[in-house]
Amino acid sequence: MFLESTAQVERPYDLTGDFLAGRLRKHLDQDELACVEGLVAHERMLSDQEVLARRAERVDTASILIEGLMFRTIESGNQRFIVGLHVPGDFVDLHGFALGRLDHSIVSVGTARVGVVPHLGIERLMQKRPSLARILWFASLLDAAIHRQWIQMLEQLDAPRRIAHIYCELQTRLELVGKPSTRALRAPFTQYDLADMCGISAVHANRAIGRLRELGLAQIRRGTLYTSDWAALRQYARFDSAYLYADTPFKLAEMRS
Amino acid sequence: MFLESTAQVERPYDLTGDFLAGRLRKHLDQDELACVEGLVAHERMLSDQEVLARRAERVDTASILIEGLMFRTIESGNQRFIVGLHVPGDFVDLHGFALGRLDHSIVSVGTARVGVVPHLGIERLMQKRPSLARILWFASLLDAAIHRQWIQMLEQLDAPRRIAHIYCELQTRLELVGKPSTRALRAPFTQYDLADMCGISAVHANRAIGRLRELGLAQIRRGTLYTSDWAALRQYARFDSAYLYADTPFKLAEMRS
DNA sequence: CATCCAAATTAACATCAATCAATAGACCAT
DNA sequence: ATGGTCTATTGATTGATGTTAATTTGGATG
Repeated sequence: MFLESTAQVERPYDLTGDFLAGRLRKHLDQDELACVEGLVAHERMLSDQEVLARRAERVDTASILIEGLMFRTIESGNQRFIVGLHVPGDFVDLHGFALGRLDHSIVSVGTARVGVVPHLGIERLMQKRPSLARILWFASLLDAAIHRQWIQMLEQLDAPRRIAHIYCELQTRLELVGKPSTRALRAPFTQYDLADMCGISAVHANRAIGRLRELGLAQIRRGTLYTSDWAALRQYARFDSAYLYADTPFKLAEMRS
Repeated sequence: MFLESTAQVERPYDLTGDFLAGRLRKHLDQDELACVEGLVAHERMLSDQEVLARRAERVDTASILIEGLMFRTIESGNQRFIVGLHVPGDFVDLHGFALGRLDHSIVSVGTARVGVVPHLGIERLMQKRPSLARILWFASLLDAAIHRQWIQMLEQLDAPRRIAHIYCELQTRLELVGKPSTRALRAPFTQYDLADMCGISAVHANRAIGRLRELGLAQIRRGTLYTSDWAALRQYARFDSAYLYADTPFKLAEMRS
């Protein structure tokens, strides 16, 4: 069985050393990369479930996730809804810069480390280097594409497939920022977290996880998913990574000319 | 009863005369507005259900919706999923400019009119006026915020509330581009369209519509919603327009300085 | 080791929604 | 008007999911 080996995957993903701008960094030249990294005023550690920025709050800094995972959440009544998930390299609250306030909260899942970027610094750098504005725009467009896929997932898939889809997306996004593909995927979600991402009850999330186990597709235990066959899991979840634009050079080269 | 008067609302919304840049136009000065309007190479009429741009297609023009409504759709298997809705003034396929190809299709709902904008023109104008890049970025961020609200709607609401929410959002977005608030809202959706937006079956959409009628909240017939009490409908759908950032000046003034 | 607590699991029952099938209504082309 | 087609409506049945409650498990702590 592939269940025995838990220990070797407990290391959180991080982009330290080459850590900023995530997906986009391969499209930045040395100078641009230095500029973006220079924006970070300081780093901040977050413990589990810590709120980095709260919905409706006016903000004057943005943050880049460096290590760990974060949720975008909306509270309504006494319920919490998770509307997005972020991996290292993602700008987690960039919309606060342009829109002035947040339409949702940003919360850590497990411990996380972020780079704090004052809006003023972004502002200055955008004046100096207009190409940076495009980079930020691309990042926002990618977020939107991921949101659309979540919408389709919620419209199309039943509970077990939604859960499978979330893990497939996470795995792929982590690969895109350097995580090697392994049979185990560490992601410190509780079943309540999964339920809130899928729009189902926690009890049903539990049943859905049981279903994935039953089908031999994946085992999810204590914050880690184990699978011996990612391809089968992706097929089951009808996961197609096209929406992540992994192959796309974002026209940066042409644009810069 | 408020049901008798169908005829007076059949006029489609349009922004002709002051037609471009939609939500953002109030934040543009005369010169900028002229620049954006100057981007439109020509107009194009679309009949019902016409595909303006197809998923996975490489594109070299973008389009601004001038009159009518459009869907963002994803086909999967032989099913169609609607992941977004657009009103006049919206850039419907702007992401194609930056990302090179589309992750979904753009389809008219009823007849529509769009302004076609060559990517090359956007490119040139962005070089000349960096402030335009921000305007396009803001538009993308608004789209993302709307996507997130759809995600929450799908996670939180049952079928009748989802349908109510969609109409509330549509009404509010149309108000933001100049439509007066009336008891009747013309929107040429079939019950299949509503089903595909809500992630439910057409039969169930029909029952959900029946439920809204039963509750005295709204009547939906032949492409028009009638309600005598928008506030009640909004409350039922738990609709809160904050995510549309109607009050937000987008920091354009400060940024331009 | 004993205790505690959050998370996970299971069962029973109620509700929501999908599917299949049949019918009725509206609109269109001839 | 006639027939055809798309849309809307309704009923019956099955499956998916929510709710509540009780129980178990695993990990943390003293």
